[in-house]
Parts: sequence; C-alpha cells; structure tokens
Amino acid sequence: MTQTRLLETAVDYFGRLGFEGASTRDIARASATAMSSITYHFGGKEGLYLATADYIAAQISAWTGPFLDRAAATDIASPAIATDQTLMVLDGIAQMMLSPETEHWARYIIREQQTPTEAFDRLYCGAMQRIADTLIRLVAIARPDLDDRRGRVTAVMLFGQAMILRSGRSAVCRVLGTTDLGDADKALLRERLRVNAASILSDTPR
Amino acid sequence: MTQTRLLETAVDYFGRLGFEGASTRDIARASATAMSSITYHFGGKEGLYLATADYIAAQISAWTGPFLDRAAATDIASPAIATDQTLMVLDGIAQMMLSPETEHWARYIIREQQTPTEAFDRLYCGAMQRIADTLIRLVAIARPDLDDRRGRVTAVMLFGQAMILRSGRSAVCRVLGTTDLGDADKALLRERLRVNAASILSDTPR
DNA sequence: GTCTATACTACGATAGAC
DNA sequence: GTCTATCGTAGTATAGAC
Repeated sequence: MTQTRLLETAVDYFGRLGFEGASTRDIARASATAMSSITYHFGGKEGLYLATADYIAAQISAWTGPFLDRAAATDIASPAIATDQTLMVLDGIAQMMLSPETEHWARYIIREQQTPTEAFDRLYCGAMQRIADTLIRLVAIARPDLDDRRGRVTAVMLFGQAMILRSGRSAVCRVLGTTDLGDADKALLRERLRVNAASILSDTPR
Repeated sequence: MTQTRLLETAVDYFGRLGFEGASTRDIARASATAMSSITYHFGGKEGLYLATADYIAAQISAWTGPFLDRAAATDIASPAIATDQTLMVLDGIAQMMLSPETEHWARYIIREQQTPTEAFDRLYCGAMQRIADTLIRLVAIARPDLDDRRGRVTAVMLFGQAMILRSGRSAVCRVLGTTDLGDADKALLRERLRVNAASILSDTPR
C-alpha cells in the first residue's frame, strides 16, 4: 500500500527533521512514489503530518495495550497489588522506550511535546491518555495517603524516569560510557526503574 | 550587539523549527539585521547553529553553577549530607526546568538529544557533564551499597524526574488539567520531586 | 491511483556598495 | 560591520496524461 509506505516514511522524516524540515519530495522518493501521491492520499503536507500522528498513536496503543489491559483486568484490592501493577506497566513503558523500533516515532512525539500542534491532541487522546489514566489510578490506590494532585504528579514522575530513556538518550549513553545501549545496559536500566518506583510507592509517611 | 541579538533569536528559531526548518532569512529579520550578517559573524547557517550551542551551554552553566558550586564546596562526609546536597541540586535543576526563560533553549537541547550533531558535544562538554558528574558523585556517597553503574543509572533517573518537567511539559499540563503551570503547580512538582528523590536515596537495602 | 510537467515561492550563499 | 541585489537550488501545489 502506497499510503502505509508514505506513513512509515513520514514518521521517520517528520520525527528527525520536523514539519518544516522534512520535504514532501524526499518523503515521496523514499517511499518510491510520486510526490503528488501525498496530495492525493492526504490532501497535502499537513494532512500527511496529522495522519502520521494517528498512525503513531495506533502503534503506541499496540505496544502498551497488553500491559494496560492486564492492569485493567486485575482486581486492585490493595496498595501492594496496585504497586505490583504499576511496576508491571512501567516496565512495559520502559521496554517500549528502550526498543529500537520505537526510536522513529518517539522523536515525533517529543517534538510535539515541545511545540504542540493539532497532532499532539491526536497523540494524547489516541494513546497517551489511557497510559496516564491507568498510572494515575494505580498510584492513587498504591498511595492512598496522597491527595489527587500529589498522586497525579507522582504518576508523572514515575513516567519521567522511563521517559528519559528516550528523551535524554544521548546523555544516558554518555553517563554509561557507551554510544549504544547494549542488552546488559537495558536490563540494568529496567532494574533500577523498578527499584526506584518501588521505593517511591512503598514510602508511606512515617 | 548584532551578534548577541542573532544568537538570542537563533536559540528560539532553531529550538522550535530545527536546523533545517529555521531559515536564516527569518532569523535575520527577527534580529532586525541583514541575512548576510550571519555569514559575516558566523560564517553561515551551520556556524550560527554551533555558536548557538555554546551560547546555550553558557546559560545552563549560569543557571546551575551556583548549586553545583555549593555542592562542590560542601564536605560530603556522610550519606545523609550527600542526600541533602542531591536534593538541593535537583531542586535547582527543577527550578531551571520550570522557569519560562529556559523554554527556548530547552527545545534546542531536547532536539539535539534525539539526533545529536556536533552541537551536542558542545552542550554536553560545556555544561551537562558537570551536572552529571556532580549528581553521580553525590549519589555514590548517598547510596554506597550501589555499584558504579547502578549509581550512575540512579543519578540519571533522578534527573529524569526533573527533565520531564520540560521534555513532557504538554503531558504534565494535561495530567494536571491546566494549559500552563501556575506557581502552585510548580511548588507541588518541586515538592514531589524532592520527596521521590529522598525515597530513592534513603532506601538502603533491608 | 499513480505518474510527469510546470508554476511559483522561499531557501542559503555571495558579491559589491557604503 | 552592515546593507541591497542577485544567483542557483529546492520547496509545495496543481494540472493533466495514462
């Protein structure tokens, strides 16, 4: 399908170069089709950009869906269970952040966070919202001592520890003294995320 | 100074639009000078881009310097003192991430993290390295039970919780139900970062 | 549906006046 | 140092053949 090929290429090009930096000529050439196919299928450059956001949202959902489903299917009867489920979901997110295939569209999302356009709405409503809602719900049960806003912030910061694996990848690599994260590095990062999250969630006030 | 005016504008334009997306014409116009001034002062578009990285590194150093200096001047005689100092440095970083003035160049850095160029070297060596080294050193003392690599990862993830205040700003705002972070939001975010970091650093193995 | 042609605009670099 | 003027290239969009 020309349409899918264009989307696949667009994720990469828009992610690396941004909306203005990416050229429809290049995207069309890399998709082995004519530039006017973009006009035909998506109405123009902007249409392609927005369609790319939907395409990415679908991929995020595919990645995180199984973990979120498992959390949704579990009866969260105690703070301990909520903590367990949070760690499970966070590890799923960390795996996503560490997976090479997610590199392309992660760039797109991070870019959209900095200067949100209509595409961010689609990303958030299409995929991120469910992740956020799940984490917030779990944290609320794991830490009943926190009020709503404090629970939400805690969920965000747990997410931040996973997020830096992508958003600060270059710095992470430098700190670990490598240019690319190996399997041992990834295992270590996931381990520490788990331990840190457990510390935060189990730290009931004294 | 035309040079400084160009740099100031370039931070904003390159940050928002990326290297390819930003046009020297626009940057010159917004700096109220001729496009050829860029060629004269920086040798061309790429020269301006790299000079912008140095300019940003200097600003980061100005922001974080006081906190890092204080940590460097303190005698870190115990894990408790190291924890205290870590919380102090992290709060400084959080303040930076929450400050509106840092929004422009944060975009530039985050972009460089995704697709590093020579400019990232300048940013890292010029400013980020000292922050990383300080945090790693403090964490190593606060948590002597962790080996070198685990200590480094912990430092990174502490940083990640502050970093998401910038790199995931749009998502943070949505989760808190606002479009802009108010003073109360910022205070809450700093408080939770502090509490979370304290949990992580004080969590000696049982 | 997909292609080639072309129209029009904007890009970065540079030469030369002041 | 800073400006205007201009060159060659590359951008998006669109019309029309197949």
